[in-house]
Amino acid sequence: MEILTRLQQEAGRLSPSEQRIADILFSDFDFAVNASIVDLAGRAEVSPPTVTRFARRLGCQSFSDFKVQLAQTPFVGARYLQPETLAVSAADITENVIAKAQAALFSLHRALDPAVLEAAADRIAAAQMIYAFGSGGNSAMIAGEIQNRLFRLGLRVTSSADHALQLMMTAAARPGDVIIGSSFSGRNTELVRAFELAREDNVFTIALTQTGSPVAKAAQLAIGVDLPEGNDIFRPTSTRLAYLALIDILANLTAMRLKEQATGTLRRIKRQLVTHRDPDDRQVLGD
Amino acid sequence: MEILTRLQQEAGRLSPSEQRIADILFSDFDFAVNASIVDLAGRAEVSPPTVTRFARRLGCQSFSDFKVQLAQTPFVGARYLQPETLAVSAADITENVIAKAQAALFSLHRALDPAVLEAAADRIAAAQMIYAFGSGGNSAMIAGEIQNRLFRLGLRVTSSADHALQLMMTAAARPGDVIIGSSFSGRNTELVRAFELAREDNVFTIALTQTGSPVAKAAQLAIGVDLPEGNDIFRPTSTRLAYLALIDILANLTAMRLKEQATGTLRRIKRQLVTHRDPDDRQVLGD
DNA sequence: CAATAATAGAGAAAATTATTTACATACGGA
DNA sequence: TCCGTATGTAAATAATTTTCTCTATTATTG
Repeated sequence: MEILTRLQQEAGRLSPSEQRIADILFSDFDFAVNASIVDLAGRAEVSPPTVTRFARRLGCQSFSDFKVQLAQTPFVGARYLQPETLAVSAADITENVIAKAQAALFSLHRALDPAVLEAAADRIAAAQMIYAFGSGGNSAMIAGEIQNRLFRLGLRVTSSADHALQLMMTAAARPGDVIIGSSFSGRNTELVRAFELAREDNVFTIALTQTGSPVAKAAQLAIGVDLPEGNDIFRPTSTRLAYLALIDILANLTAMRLKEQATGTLRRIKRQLVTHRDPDDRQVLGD
Repeated sequence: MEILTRLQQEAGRLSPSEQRIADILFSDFDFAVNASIVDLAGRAEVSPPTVTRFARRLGCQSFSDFKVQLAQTPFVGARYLQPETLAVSAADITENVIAKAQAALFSLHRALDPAVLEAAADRIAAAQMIYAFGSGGNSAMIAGEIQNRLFRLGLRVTSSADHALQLMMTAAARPGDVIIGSSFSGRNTELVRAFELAREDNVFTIALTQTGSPVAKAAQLAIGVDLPEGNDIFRPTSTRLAYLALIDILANLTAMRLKEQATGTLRRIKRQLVTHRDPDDRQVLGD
C-alpha cells in the first residue's frame, strides 16, 4: 500500500513526537525527502531513533526505505492528503489534478494486458469498417477520439453517440467490420444490446470498459479500464485521461500493422493542411 | 534537470563499469532504487566508489541523493530513454505512451502560472455566456470538452469547430460573455480573426495555446501550453492529455467560485441519470 | 485515595552499517 | 615512456540502527 495512505490511516494514533514528524512531512515535503535522519529529527525536535520508529510504523524497512517510498509517491502533492476542502488556490488544484492524472496513468499501465491489446490491434487493422460507439459526455468524446485517431491511419471509421443510430449502424455492419464501444461504468444497456446484435451478425466487438461489467461481458474482446472515480463530484477527469492514453496505445499498435499504408495517408493529409493553412511545416496535424 | 535525461546525454561517454551500472538501472529499476550502494556495486561487479562516482557524474550530491532522484522520476519506464524505434511490442508502446503522457503532465504543471489560471476562472465564473472554439480533430475535441465540463457547473456554454459559425457566434456575443479558443499550434488564423472581432465588441477572450503565438497575442488572456509534439507523426497525443488536464484544472477553479450553484445542478443531473438508467448510484456522471 | 506496578514513549550512547575519501595500481593511447 | 583515465583497496567518516535506560503516564491494588 502507498505510504501516504498509511500515514493517513495512522493519523489519529500518532504520539506527539511522531505527529511532529508527520507535520514536517506535510508542510515541507521536499525537505523531508532530501534530509538525513539527523536533519529530520532535529527539525522535528525528536531523536533519530524516533524517526526510525516512525518509518517502521509506516511499514518501511528502514529510514532509507522510507525516503525512497516517499520520493516514489506518484506526485509530490502532499497536500492531496489533507481534507479536500483545503485545496482552494490555483496551485493546490493544479497539483491535485495533475497528481490524480499521474496516478491514473500509472495504474492504467499496470492493469493493461499486452496480449489483449495486440489482439485488439490485429482486429482493428484488419477491419473493413470500424464503428466507434459511446454515449454521455465522456464516452462520446472517447468514441470521437477513436474516429479521430483511426481515420489518420487510412482506416474507414465512423463514430456515434446516439443509441438509436448505434443500433442501426450495428444492423448495417457486416462480418469483417469491428465495433469499438466505450462505457466508463460498463452499465450502458443500449451498448450491451448493440454488442449482442453484433454478435448474431458475426461483427467483432471490442469494449473499453470496467472489467467484469455487463458491457465487458457482452463484448467479444474487453479491454479493462478500472479506475475509481473518487468521491469528488467535480473531478471525474483522470479516468478520461487514462482512456485517451489507451486509445493512443491502440492507435499506435494499429499503426505498426499498417505502417506503409498509414504513413502515406498521413503524409497526404499533412501536406493538405500545410499548404492550405500555413507555410510552416511545424503545423501540428489536426490543429 | 531530470536525472534520466542526464543519463541519456552521458550515454555514449560512460566507461565500461559505469555502463554496467546503467544497464542495471534500465533492466531492474526497482532493484536499483531500493538497493544499498554495496548491493548495487556487487550486482554491477564494480566497487562502491565507482557507484558514488557514477552518481556524482549524473549531477547528484551523493548516492542517497541519487536514489531519491531516481525514485522521484515521473515514471519508472526506463525504456522511455532508449531509441524510439525499439518500441514495437504492445508492452513497449504502452510504456512509451504512458511515459510521454506523464512527462507532458509534469511539464504542464511546471509551466502553468497560478495567477493566470485564477484570472481565467474569475472570468469564466462570471460570464453570462461562454463560447468554446477549436478546429481540427484535436482542438475541436478540446472545445467540446470545455462545453462538457462547464455545463455541469450550471454555466451557459456552447462550442463550435466551424470557423464560419465561430465568426457568427462571435458577432452575436455581448459584453459579459467569454470566448475560450484552443489552438495547439497557435496558428489558427480564423481563430485570430474571431478574437480580434471579439475585442472590438468588448467580449473577453481566453486562449489555450502556444506561448507567444499569433493566437496567444490576439487573446486578452493566454494560458500557455508549450509542449513539443516530438517527431513521431503517429504520436501527437500527449499534448492533448495536457490540454485535458488544463481544462480539468480550470473547471475545478471555476467550480470553487460557483460552489453552491454548481453542486445543485450537478446533483440534479446525477439524479436524473441514476434514476433513468441504473438503480446503482455508482453510475459515473456523463456515461 | 494513595502507592505501586506496568507500559509506552523517548533519548543517549554504543554498535553497526553505509558512504566517502585518499591513495595506489593498472591499462590504453599519445 | 609518460600521462591521464579508470578502477579498486583500505582507511576514515558519516549516517543509521540497536540496545539500554530513563521518564511519564496509566492501570491496578491494598
